[in-house]
Amino acid sequence: MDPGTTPDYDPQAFPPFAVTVDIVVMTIIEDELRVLLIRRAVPPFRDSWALPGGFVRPDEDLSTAAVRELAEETSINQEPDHLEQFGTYGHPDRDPRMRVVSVGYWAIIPDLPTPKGGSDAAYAELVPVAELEGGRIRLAFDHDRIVTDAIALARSSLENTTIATRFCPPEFTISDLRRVYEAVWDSKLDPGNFQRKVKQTSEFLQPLNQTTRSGDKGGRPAALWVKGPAEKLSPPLSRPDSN
Amino acid sequence: MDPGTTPDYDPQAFPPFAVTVDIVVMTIIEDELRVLLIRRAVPPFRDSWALPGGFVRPDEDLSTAAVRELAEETSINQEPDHLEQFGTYGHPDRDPRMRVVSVGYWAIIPDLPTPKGGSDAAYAELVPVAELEGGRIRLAFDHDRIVTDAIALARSSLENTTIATRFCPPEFTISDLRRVYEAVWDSKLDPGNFQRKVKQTSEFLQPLNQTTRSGDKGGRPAALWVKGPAEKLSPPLSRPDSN
DNA sequence: TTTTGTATTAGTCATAATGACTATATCATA
DNA sequence: TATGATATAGTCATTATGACTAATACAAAA
Repeated sequence: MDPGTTPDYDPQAFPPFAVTVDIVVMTIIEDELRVLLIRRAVPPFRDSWALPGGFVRPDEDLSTAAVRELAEETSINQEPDHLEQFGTYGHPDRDPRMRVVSVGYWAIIPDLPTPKGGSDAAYAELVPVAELEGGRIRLAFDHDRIVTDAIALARSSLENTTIATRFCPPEFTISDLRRVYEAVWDSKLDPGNFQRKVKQTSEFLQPLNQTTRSGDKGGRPAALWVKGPAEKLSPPLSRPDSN
Repeated sequence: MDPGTTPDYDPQAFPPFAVTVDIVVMTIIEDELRVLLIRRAVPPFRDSWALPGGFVRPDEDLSTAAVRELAEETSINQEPDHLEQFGTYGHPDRDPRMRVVSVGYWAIIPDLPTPKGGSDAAYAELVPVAELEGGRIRLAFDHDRIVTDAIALARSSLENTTIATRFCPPEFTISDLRRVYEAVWDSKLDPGNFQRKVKQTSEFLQPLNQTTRSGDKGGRPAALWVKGPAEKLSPPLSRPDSN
């Protein structure tokens, strides 16, 4: 930004923009990666699905606006475990009413309370990303593009960071973590190799010295772990096919 | 973005923001990574160094504004080889005069013509990033933070993508490419291992079947290469120490 | 109680990639 | 012709990986 570089420019005469935030909230339900969408109540794109979001207030930081809008529009009272800015969208025609620049945030919520739509939103729902990627659900404005970018970031982040733990509750098994990878990447991973990899990456996981009871279908009880301090994975946990 | 979700909201009554772009232009001169800065001619931060940038026009896309401002403020007539959005900065106090949201772009220029400052800018100069990281040069507004983020992105991108070729002229040697890595990462790389790595990554480089003459200090002539179609490096070219 | 099924966890093995290092090739220049 | 410099090829031990087998520990069925 650099208003004021030109000496004879009136700093008050800037072209006014609306600035908004849009939040792509991801969670995993039934081993499926899902995104939180709301049903629009007013034109344009009335009755279409759209991302939760809204205007940034005059004295509010961008990330603060994202947290606030999330709470207002979706009755999510818990703070997201992860909130990361990933892109800004400002094409002149992206909103038919006026010039709007929107900042996209990626949020992860480990175990989402049943969303019902807050005061602002008519209706909120967790939609499987497969519905969006298959083209069976189309979103308002340029939100398809925004979600596509967020999904790409999520898939890439799982390769290079330990962010996958944010999808899990505080205590989890290595198989829980593997199912996060499988849901986000939409591919199966070898359980043994996955276990070896996350264990040899120091600080990724910390042992709890407890085990779960067996699951519904039996099986050996699994050890419980908590997230470790490591943020980066190097070498990365490479995604099948993606080479 | 979602103005209009709330039924009784007046879509014209949005809080007005100024939207700007700031461009972090990187190039390598004398085996040093450098960033293009301009000297501010007016308050606030008069005579301080700042990033080139300016207001987005009412009917202009964000990336278009970045290219335009770059040309206007720095007399760079060539299009940058790479222009990538990397972050948006919107803290309420980041500009003392008004509420400004700025979108940061990372640009790479392989061989920069001598910058002199265009009509808008008093003075433009290519400053070594070591001067900024050492704290010997401080920038106006929150531009230190913006440059720091851009440098982090550049260092990370060299690990995982083939973007380093954008710092090179169309035809280059593997040692030229290695010196790009050494300049951006500020660390020495083994010439033999580097050569093996970039050669075995298919599509990274394409051979030209020509050689250069020896350099100033003699040495065996090097083969010439051009950038290949590959964009991603997997496995990555891992950075020393950074583990 | 024994068997079966299932998931977790450990281990094997061939292959690939890496870091550190040595050797050779090919030029300019002393 | 010798020397210095750089590019390029090759060696070798170590580590990481993918594919696979085996052992472990539970629930539930027989």
